[in-house]
Amino acid sequence: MEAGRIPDAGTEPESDGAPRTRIQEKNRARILEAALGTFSRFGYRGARVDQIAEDAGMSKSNLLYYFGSKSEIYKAVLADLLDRWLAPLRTLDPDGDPRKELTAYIEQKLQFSADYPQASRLFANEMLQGAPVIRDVLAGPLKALVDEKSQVLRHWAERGRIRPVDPTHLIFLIWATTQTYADFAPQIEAITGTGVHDEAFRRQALQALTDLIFGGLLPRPGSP
Amino acid sequence: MEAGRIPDAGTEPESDGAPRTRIQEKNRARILEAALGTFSRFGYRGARVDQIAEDAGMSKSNLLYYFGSKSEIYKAVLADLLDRWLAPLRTLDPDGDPRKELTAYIEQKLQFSADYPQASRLFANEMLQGAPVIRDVLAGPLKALVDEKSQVLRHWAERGRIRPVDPTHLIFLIWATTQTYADFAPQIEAITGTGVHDEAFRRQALQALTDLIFGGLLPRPGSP
Amino acid sequence: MEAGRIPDAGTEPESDGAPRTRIQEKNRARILEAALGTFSRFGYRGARVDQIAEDAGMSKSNLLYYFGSKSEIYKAVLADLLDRWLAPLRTLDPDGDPRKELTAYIEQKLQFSADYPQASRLFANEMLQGAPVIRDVLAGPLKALVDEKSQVLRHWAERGRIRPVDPTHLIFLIWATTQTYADFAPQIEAITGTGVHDEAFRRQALQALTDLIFGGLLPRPGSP
Amino acid sequence: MEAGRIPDAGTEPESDGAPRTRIQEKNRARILEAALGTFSRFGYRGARVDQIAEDAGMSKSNLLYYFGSKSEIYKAVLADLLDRWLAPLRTLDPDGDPRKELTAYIEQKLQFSADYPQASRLFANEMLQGAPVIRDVLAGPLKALVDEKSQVLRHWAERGRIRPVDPTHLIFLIWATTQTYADFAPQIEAITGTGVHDEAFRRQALQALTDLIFGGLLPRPGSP
DNA sequence: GATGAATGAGTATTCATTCAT
DNA sequence: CATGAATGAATACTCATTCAT
Repeated sequence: MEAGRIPDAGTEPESDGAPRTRIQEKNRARILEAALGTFSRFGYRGARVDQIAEDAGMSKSNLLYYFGSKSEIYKAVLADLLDRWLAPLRTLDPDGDPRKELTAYIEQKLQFSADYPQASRLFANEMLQGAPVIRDVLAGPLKALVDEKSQVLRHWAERGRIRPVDPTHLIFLIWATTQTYADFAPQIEAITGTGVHDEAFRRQALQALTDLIFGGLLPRPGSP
Repeated sequence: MEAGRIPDAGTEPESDGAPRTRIQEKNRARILEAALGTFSRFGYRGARVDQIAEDAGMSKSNLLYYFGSKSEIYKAVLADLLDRWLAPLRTLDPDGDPRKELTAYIEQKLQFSADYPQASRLFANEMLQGAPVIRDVLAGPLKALVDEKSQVLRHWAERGRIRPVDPTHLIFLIWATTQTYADFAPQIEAITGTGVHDEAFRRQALQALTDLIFGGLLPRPGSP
Repeated sequence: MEAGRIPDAGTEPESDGAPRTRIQEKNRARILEAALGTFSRFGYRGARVDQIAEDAGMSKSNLLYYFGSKSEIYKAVLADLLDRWLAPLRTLDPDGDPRKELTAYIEQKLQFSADYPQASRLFANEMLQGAPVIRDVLAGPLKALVDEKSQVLRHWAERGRIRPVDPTHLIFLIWATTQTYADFAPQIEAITGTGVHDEAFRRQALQALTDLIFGGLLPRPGSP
Repeated sequence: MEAGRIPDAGTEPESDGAPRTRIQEKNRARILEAALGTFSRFGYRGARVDQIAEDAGMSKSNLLYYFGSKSEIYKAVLADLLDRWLAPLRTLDPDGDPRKELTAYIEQKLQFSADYPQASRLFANEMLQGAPVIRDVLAGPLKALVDEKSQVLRHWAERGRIRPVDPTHLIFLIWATTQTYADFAPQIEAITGTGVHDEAFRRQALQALTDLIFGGLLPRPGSP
């Protein structure tokens, strides 16, 4: 048995169509939020159902009344997350101004890291484990989206609106760089002395990032 | 009780001065390697001592003869890793050519991701957990090193050899971008269809990264 | 590390105020009884949780659902025991007839040894280990009670109702002598050929003891 | 399998005839002394071979070179102890003065408790476990000795030199009362505030005991 | 809906003992 | 004689899950 394998990944239907009362809705939300916190820190295997239940303020039995098993919770949290995760990239408008569009994208990604650092970390954790659950999403919808937006970048480059960089690696760079503020927060904080939650720090990070990504390191003729 | 807390983190001396026989040295090495593999995937809590022992090709009892506890193994693996981790940045030479120096640095970091992806992931995992074990290293030696090298970058900027970018965020960007090829490998592979272990892919990644970091996105006057 | 040290001895509140259902009450009682049997024979370290669970007729897991740890069971058993243990001495009435009072006391202690030999042995075992758990009870409530009753004995001596013997050592003698029938049962049985559970034997022991303690060994003028 | 049963109790030959070098003799002695300390506190099951080895200042492997197993050590310690244990009673001289003889006996027993408290406790521990190892000694040599000395006491009583008390229970009383100072030391110390190791305390105890045993509690005509 | 009771498979660690040197 | 290496059987305790109410 492959230890740590999430059982039945992807086989169960989303079952999101079941009608729910208000109290059910509220409890599910509380569970998902608590689960996000625990899974994001400890990964699937390291997380404990007890802790999730405690954080959600209910008994373990009750929690398992809502989600039949640990892996079901995990998958629900991930599913919940994926949409919000992909949303920013979808907004990249081929007809917009490249600098504005990309700045907005970077800003959204940074904001996501600031607003939902646990979501970012959960995503990272899933990756570190080898993406057992979202592998299909990566190879399907995500790849399709990236391909589409790469075309946009290539299109811009052809028009001379940006330099002809490799679009895929640019996307990787933007992802990595914006997520690092959530995923590697302890490192960031140890070095800068500032929490990622500090508004000023976030503005400064955005400024530095866009400056770097747009301007590059090499001196530009005519610039100071 | 804070669940998942690694007991006595950082209190024990490195104790690397203990004299060891050849067989001890060999077994310790086998254990550390196996432990790296498991911890990097599942984190501290999610890892199982049984699995480490099996991967190391010895009985669990014998493993515990060498390392008294799970947390001792974890700390040993991290300690083992930290030096190699910091090494590349140390080589950044203030008197060298900025482009050459930074290219070499980026290359080394990419190489590290390619050669020791598990080490990279273990580091990421420790971060996601909140860096309970290496917190002190981050705030101490690492911060000191970053401060020193930031000075180098500032110095280069003052001489007009690079644009005056924020040095700290530049370092974060390089770290994040190079590590992502190890830490988010499933994503990279799903999107590019190529393994990170592919030599051609790595060259392409290095090319794309340096091009981006040095040249930036905005068109440069006089360039095609 | 002091091996065999019972963790957190005495730090937790009695917590006997927690409301309990009937089934809880019943199971706790079964566990405590089984634990008494095992701890009294093998001491804290020598006892096995498995065995306690088996003797209590439940799974080990279920046992640990009621008492979180071995040491918790041990402390609960001891606490349960201490009251019954001290009760007889408390009944010693200063205004009663010394001979009647002391005879009654000795009889109660012998009865306790006969009825709860395991409790007596558990107490002995705790002593042999150095009384890690009940040390505070000894120095506090027990000492106070002994001091009080010593006064009673001294008072009786002053009135000429008993000879002026050392009250503390008299109490030690009574304790030791009555408990020995439980604690050293194998010896008693090997030598007398009779079980301590034999009613006739117990009457004979009480007779012999009181005769000795009141009359002493030396011949009394006027007695046969 | 009866847990806690000492394997092969009594089946192996004493094997004390093997010729030994000086260093062997010394090491055996060190082991036995260390074992006495550990077994007396924790009983057979609760004792740890590691701890005995550490206390004896040698490696566990070396210890097991001298005594093949834990139970062998245990039996050797007990055997070592039994002779010294029985010796005092053997000295009781039928032709001596009862008061002198018994006082000397009580004194010797108290002295034993003071000099070898661990031996006393080990004996107690063996009893609490049900005397699995020395059961035969109890029913054989010990019973014989007690029977013999009971005759002496009866003989004295017939001559009117002591009151006609039950000799067996008298012996039990003397045993229990003298051993309690070693076995229940924590209790004694908590109540009296004095260590059993205090010379003055021991004299006082002897005085109180003999006074009680010989004189009894009831007032004697003609005494103050 | 919700909870307490119960459990079997796991999980880290200990321990007596054996083996090789 | 003595020790380091190795192990299998414990051993205390955890954890996801099921069951009864």
